Amino acid sequence: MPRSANSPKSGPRTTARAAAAQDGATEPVDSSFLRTLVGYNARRAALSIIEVFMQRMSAYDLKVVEFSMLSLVGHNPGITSRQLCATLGVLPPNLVGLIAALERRGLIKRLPHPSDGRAMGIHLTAAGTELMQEAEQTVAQLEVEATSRLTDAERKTLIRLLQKIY
Amino acid sequence: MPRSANSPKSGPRTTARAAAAQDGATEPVDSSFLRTLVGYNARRAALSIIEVFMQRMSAYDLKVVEFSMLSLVGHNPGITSRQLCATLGVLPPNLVGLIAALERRGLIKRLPHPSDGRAMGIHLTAAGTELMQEAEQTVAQLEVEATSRLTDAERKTLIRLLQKIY
DNA sequence: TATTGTTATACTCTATAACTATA
DNA sequence: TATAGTTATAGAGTATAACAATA
Repeated sequence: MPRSANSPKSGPRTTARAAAAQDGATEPVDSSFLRTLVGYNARRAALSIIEVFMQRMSAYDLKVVEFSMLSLVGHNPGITSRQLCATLGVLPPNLVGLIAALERRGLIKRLPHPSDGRAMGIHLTAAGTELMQEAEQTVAQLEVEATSRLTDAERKTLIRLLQKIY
Repeated sequence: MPRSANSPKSGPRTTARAAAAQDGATEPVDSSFLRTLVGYNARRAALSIIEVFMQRMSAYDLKVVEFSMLSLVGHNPGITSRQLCATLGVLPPNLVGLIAALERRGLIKRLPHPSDGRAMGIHLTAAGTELMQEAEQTVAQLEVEATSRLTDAERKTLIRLLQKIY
């Protein structure tokens, strides 16, 4: 049975992908060309951080995209599915199940949209608010650890340069 | 029928993911918390560049991972599957089909490993070498365009900081 | 006519178990 | 016993078409 990123309270554990990348105590490989590419380095760095992210969020039984959804709902009460899709780059049919799961868990609730009868406004429940207060603190702490080899100034510079790209 | 990332000569076209992220000419969304996270920004930047990457590589009928494989084989003649897996973070069972496809297209060939009877050394064919000379030039050009809002110094700094993370 | 949210569905990517041949 | 490569397969992620309700 494959490891579920959602299994609650499963302690820190490396992903199979990371394992595949680490076993290689074999011959060194020249990846100098790939390392000259911003895209390659950005992807490697993102995967490295997201791996830790998944480990820590498993304590809350949250996938990365679920954390992002809850964070956006928390900071944008009444946000619609359509806006979540646009912000997260998720297609509408694929968001349906994610929203349903969070609603079943009692973390979000959907209310009729005040001005658009087609849409539903999404809000955090009290339980969702409580969960996210802890989860966002955990994530902020995780960020510090994941970028511990950077100074504060470097970290700010890095974020500024990344945002200039997208 | 879904769009194949491999359909040759398909011209530049936006991905559905990017489309989902752009339609939103609607209400602005506050994503200030997510934007403080290195992981979030690195993922967004990587996706932004990889989208252009996919468009350009479709001219060579190459997926991102296939380009990476060919580049590594080109710079490491005789590299084994195991080494490719470790360097790219791909699990062995998932590499089998990728190697078979590139071999069928006559871009790589596999020769018995000189010192390990279990392994096969992977090499570029003449056709593979020719293709990669063009493809790597295209990628280098693409990188310049994708990071056109960065100065040369910023680009170097960005790569250095990203590599400090992973 | 266009948009929100939805169902159904298909393709791709990623992961695990288990096998073989060789070390 | 361990490792390289492979097969089969399951699960997660991502994509398109088409529909009902509302704008």
